Amino acid sequence: MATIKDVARRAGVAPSTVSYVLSGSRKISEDTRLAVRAAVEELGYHPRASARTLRSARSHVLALAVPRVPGKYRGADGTFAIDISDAARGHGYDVVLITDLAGVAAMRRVAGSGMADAAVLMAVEEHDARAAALREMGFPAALLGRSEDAPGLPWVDLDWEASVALALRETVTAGHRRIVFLSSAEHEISARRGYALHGLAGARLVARESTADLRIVPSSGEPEELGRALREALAARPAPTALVVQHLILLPHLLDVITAAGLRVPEDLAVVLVGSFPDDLGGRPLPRIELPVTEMSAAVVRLAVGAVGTDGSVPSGAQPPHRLIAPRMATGSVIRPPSEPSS
Amino acid sequence: MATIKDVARRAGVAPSTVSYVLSGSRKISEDTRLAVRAAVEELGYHPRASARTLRSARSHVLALAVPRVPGKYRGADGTFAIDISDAARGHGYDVVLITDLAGVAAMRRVAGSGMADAAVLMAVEEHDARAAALREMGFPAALLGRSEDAPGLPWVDLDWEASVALALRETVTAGHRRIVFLSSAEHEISARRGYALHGLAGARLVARESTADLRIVPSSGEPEELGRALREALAARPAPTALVVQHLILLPHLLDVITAAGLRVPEDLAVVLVGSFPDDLGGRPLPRIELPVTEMSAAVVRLAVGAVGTDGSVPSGAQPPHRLIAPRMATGSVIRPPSEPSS
DNA sequence: ACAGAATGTCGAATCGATTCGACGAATCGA
DNA sequence: TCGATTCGTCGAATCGATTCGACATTCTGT
Repeated sequence: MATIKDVARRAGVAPSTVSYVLSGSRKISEDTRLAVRAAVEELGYHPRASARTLRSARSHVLALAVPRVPGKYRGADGTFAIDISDAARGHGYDVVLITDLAGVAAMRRVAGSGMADAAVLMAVEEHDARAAALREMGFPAALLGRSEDAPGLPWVDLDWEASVALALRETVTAGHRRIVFLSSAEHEISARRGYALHGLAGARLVARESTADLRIVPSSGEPEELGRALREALAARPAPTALVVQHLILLPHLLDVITAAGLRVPEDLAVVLVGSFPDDLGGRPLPRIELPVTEMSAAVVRLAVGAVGTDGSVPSGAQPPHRLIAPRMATGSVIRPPSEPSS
Repeated sequence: MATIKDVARRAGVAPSTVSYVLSGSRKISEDTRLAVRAAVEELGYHPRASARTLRSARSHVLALAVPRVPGKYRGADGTFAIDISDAARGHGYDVVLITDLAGVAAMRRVAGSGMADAAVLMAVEEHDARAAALREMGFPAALLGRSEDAPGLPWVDLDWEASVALALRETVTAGHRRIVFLSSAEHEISARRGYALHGLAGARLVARESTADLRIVPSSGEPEELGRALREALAARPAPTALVVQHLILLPHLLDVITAAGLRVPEDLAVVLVGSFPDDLGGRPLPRIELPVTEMSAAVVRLAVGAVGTDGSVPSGAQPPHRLIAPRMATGSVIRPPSEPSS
């Protein structure tokens, strides 16, 4: 494996000169530059990451803390991980996965060992011990999702309140008058997950401002329980004509229940998804508010990279940098009006 | 940030002694050991990963090359990534994500920079340029999936031939006489993806040995095309009573087509999945051959870690270490017999 | 009591790249 | 032509942990 010394010897210059050619941080004559570049090429030289990191105190690595609900796995998480890695590469960073169930200990290890320059936390909860630990250690971090418990840390989030509100308003605009909103799972609400709370707030907002009959159903994480709740909501008379869903984990099961109830989608019941992404249903074209994974990933990486070299905090009282992303209906989303006039 | 010198000073010993206490590679007296441990504790000392790596030429990092079919994303991939990371931590390794679309260049970067000790390649294809490049560079690697193109590299794979054969045999045993097998997508077969080819071989095997009427339908990657093929297969008379599916990406769409054809699952049509995992359908209990993600991840990590420090190859002619995992039906899988006697 | 072995700790070299101050040569103005 | 710049390159220190050989001590057996 070639080192900078080998390159220097081959090019007939000092190692420091090679370094300057590669970093461009000092003026080097054209001749020397070419000789060095040729030597680099011939030897297939790559700087050793560890030596570079040791000297410069920059690893050019981001630690990505992946959410771990034991036994559960959200399909979107993998997509986020990939998009975050892509975005990081665009800034010259690599991404190391942190999957330890003991989140705080893992954060300490990351910060202490200097294996990463900053952390990105996915699926942040309200009382997020990891975020708190990072803050306390002064380690740079950016959050995917808001944490009211870690003020001072930069964050990115979809505007879930606006998302649910938009989905409901569009549904009303399409002519629906009796609408069921299936919120996030109850345990997510009681855990005070940001997306669950803000989504609920959006639904309440529309319930107040609109004349349509909007029923909010908190959904369970259990398939049977969810089915029961949905059956009950659909059995109301006059029957609801539209269903807006923020709870996506059990979506296939949900559609089964609808089918079993003898309803066709979208002829008998319009279904609108909030925070979905294209592959969720094998390409089945349901109208939806997209989860802008790529945009969120790019934003959170930008914040994390921007925090590198700082102590990760912000003058108390000041707002940390953040990005609240406005919702958009996915292209091609059309909400079918109710079959029979509903008034 | 505390260094080994700070610890040494605080404990009143030399830095080397601290190192020996931490690594346990030399005998140290009880008194000294305790003093050092106390100093480590008080200072919250963590060894700097870069310094350790520079000196020892071991990064304790595995590079995980994630499959990138532009625009597509398989839900299982994220689960693999997490399980691989967990398994790696069990061996004292971290995992860095390599998501670059230009796979070979990324492998060169990984090998050249010494940022990882070994690579794990997911979704290996027959002519896998990444695997070939790693072999050529003598960089240790392990493959998830077989590559006939990279002999000498250790690999792990589910025995897809046995998996499909098992699913079909169980279906026959349950009493079905007219069975449709939906293979992997045609483009996967023509790309000579291992799982596609081996699955097909398993189907052909059962077709030869069994008296049941088995129809093999190569499935498209396009929802419409897939729907057409399935509709046609189901329209055969006498009608098939069971469907065995290896192609899982468009599964929800598939079930839609079945429902649209007026068939109920499993009353009218038994559906058996091959290479699925529990969350694929939001908990809908279909009989299936599980994709043993955790087992495969543990195995591939073991192989990768075992290859660290070697030149990644094997005496030519000799078999590289590998693991072909036998299929199992998921617990609770029951294949419903056909409603009307089929003979 | 003393040679020799065993035990525990230390000092120094090393891994490979970065970066600062210094130094020789070329260039400039008067 | 000479002193002052400017330009390009070099040498050496440095980042922090590991590890080898050496050096005191203490222990063992006679």
